[in-house]
Amino acid sequence: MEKIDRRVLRTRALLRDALIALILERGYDELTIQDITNKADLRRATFYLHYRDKEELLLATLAESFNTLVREMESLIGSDALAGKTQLAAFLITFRHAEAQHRLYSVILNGQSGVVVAQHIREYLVRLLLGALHNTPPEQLALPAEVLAQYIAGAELALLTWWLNAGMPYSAQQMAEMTQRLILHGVADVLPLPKNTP
Amino acid sequence: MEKIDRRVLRTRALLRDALIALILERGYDELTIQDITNKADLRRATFYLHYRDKEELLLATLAESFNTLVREMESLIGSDALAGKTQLAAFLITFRHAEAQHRLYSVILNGQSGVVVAQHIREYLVRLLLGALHNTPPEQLALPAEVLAQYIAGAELALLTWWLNAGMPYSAQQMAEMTQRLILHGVADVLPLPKNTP
DNA sequence: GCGTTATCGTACAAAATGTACGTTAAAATA
DNA sequence: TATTTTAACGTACATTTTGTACGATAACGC
Repeated sequence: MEKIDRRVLRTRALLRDALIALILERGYDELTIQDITNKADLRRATFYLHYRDKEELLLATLAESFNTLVREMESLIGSDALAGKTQLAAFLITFRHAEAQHRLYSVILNGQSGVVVAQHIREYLVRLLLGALHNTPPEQLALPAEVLAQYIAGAELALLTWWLNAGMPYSAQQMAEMTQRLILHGVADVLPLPKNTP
Repeated sequence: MEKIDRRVLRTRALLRDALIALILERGYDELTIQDITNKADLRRATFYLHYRDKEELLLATLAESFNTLVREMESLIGSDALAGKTQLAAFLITFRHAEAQHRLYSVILNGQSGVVVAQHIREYLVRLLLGALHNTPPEQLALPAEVLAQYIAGAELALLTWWLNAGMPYSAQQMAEMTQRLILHGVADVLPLPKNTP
């Protein structure tokens, strides 16, 4: 653990806070580096001592917020990876996390941001899922692990994104339950479908 | 049907082709309007006679390519919306369509593009699905139609995006089948799971 | 053929970017 | 506390891209 100059930490925190405040005010795309450093009360040149561009700052900011979720998730998975209760808990953690920072995340996931943060989040989820799937031998899987991971991550993120954009019309608990139900059993027992499935 | 000056059609086609060629060469983000008009052998000022910015051109270009898919899909749905065979065909159409233009789509969906085209595509899919679901009375649905549509669209797009980025390691047919299976029945019968589902 | 108008050719102002460098002041260290 | 280190300031400058303007030219529709 290297020691970092307090001034550096302070500057980065100011930039992070300014970015979040401005994203909520005007959306990510509109912002210039000048805007951000103005809000943070720093010189524009100072920005370049820390980040190459707007995107790098955004990703660093997101990574910070995301680390909380990662830690919770990993301590949870430590117990027993694929049990039904654990799954529900994992979904619930995710929805609660997004709820707590919904103003930021709804802008980000929305794709208002030029940067595709959702992609990064999806990649993290996929890695997490592949790790969990790695414990079970591949011959027990009827489909490739990669496909399963992409499916689960994609479905969850789609529901999460919609939920935020729609103004969170259901509770995090309800969303977690619906998400688990759909990912586990699909739409077959939810829709009145003809039963000619291959 | 208004008649459009042939010069206008020609110019827009040139811009569209230049955009696609340059995206494949260097990625969307790198491009300036000057680059595009250079490639198209047009004046930069001419660009602004047709589109407000890069994004508007991209969306128009995508819409064009997308219309093919839309027409196929709508004629398919005309028959009987939710039958198993129809579902599989719908997935297959989508994967084949993406396959035919995979170089463009893999760049676009990847999120290399600053614009979140995936969002637009998802929105279209959701609208299509909501239309299909509208025929069935809501009290027969165990979950809100909106949630179901978001789930299906999200899962399909996730698998499609992954497939393209991974270099299409399976056939479109295989992908359509896996997608249908997962969306219909989830992961429960694919994973060796404990059976304590709520 | 004749009126219409899309595109050309060129120009200009404004905004944002990326970098440079001496100065100031806060932090780390001894 | 004294000294060294260095982050941030303050300012400047070249470059790139953008958006718009406008008369001239040539292709188009009728």
